[in-house]
Amino acid sequence: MNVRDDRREAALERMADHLLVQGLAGASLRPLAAAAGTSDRMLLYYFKDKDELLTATLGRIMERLARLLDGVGGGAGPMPFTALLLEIRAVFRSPALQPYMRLWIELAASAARDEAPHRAVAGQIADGFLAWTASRLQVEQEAGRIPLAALLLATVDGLALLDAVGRSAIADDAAAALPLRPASTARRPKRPR
Amino acid sequence: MNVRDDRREAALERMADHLLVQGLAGASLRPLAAAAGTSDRMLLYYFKDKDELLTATLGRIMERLARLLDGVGGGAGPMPFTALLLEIRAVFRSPALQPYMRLWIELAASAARDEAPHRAVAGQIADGFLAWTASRLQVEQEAGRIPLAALLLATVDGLALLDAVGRSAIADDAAAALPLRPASTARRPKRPR
DNA sequence: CCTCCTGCGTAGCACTCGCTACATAGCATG
DNA sequence: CATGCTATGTAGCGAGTGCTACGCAGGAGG
Repeated sequence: MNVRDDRREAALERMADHLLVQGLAGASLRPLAAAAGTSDRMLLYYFKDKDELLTATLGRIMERLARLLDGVGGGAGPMPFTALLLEIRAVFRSPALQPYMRLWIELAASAARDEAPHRAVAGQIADGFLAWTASRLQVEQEAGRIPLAALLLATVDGLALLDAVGRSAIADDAAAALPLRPASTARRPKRPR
Repeated sequence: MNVRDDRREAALERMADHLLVQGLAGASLRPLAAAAGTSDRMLLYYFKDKDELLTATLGRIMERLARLLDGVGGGAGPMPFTALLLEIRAVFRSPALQPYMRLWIELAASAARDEAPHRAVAGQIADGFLAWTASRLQVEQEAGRIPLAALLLATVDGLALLDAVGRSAIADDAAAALPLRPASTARRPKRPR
């Protein structure tokens, strides 16, 4: 009965592996089918569309990432801004998590242009990251938690982007300039123009 | 004699326009040729390769960006970290400069995977950004100029990435959390201040 | 006048893309 | 046994990809 669902499930796992290694460039039907040990014909039998297929596969990857992140800084409890940031950066530079970061950047680039499904998925990922970051962050006033987590997220992403273009040296410099603790946010100055 | 070079030059300009609008996805020969008012055949006559063509076009785009940035914060002299960051972010969100940011992210994503020519070009762009940022930054100790500029660059990129995935709200939150002035960098062991 | 190089158009190759039409083998149910 | 559904293979379409082969016009040099 669920012969079909079982096979679909198996294909999903293998395709997630494949996407993580090959990136969105390897996301055409025939290579994906080869990686899943089936044919493009069958993929479109399991999924109605390439879009549906891709969304499902990216969703699977998100689940994996969430599970992996659960193990990070788990015992340590909440950490202050800079310490948490450096830890996250270190984690995402490890071979196990690097593919996720690369895929995330690819997804962001593609989200900046087309509409579905990348934009939606990418947005969800950002939200997930933010929530996860906020939950690990040690903060003085609770009101500043989300903004501070957002800043942390942005900074991590920026560092990853510099890594991606082969300028880890710049990223390291940037990490060295991190404030030991982020000034309390208060209100922001108006910009000149 | 320069008939060829003139035409090549003209094609370069038109292709730069095209790339900025369409992104790397529009970077195949026939669309580029159409944008340049010629044929793919001719593009490969002007340039030996698609790689050479792309590198040249991206180079042209970099020159344009550099010229555009010269006009930014020109009269204002050096600015402190947060003010400069907010100004740069505002500038890159303007319609005129947004395409550059999007292309930059696309370039970074592609650089994270393939080798030439994107990786090389993307690296140069990062270096250029860093130098430009450093030149506008007002710092307390000269030694901290490069690291602080690097941090600013990373943060701007991170904010842009969040914008790209349609999470400008998160980016705005992050901007609100920026320290009014960045703690002096020093070394990182204990907590000063 | 004849030849040769420059500039360029036409056609095409061999490939990949997402997707579909068609056929079929096996099994379940009437 | 007949019917019909499930699962899957084969083949192909129409569009796009980078790139090349070939040939033709026209002007420059002999």
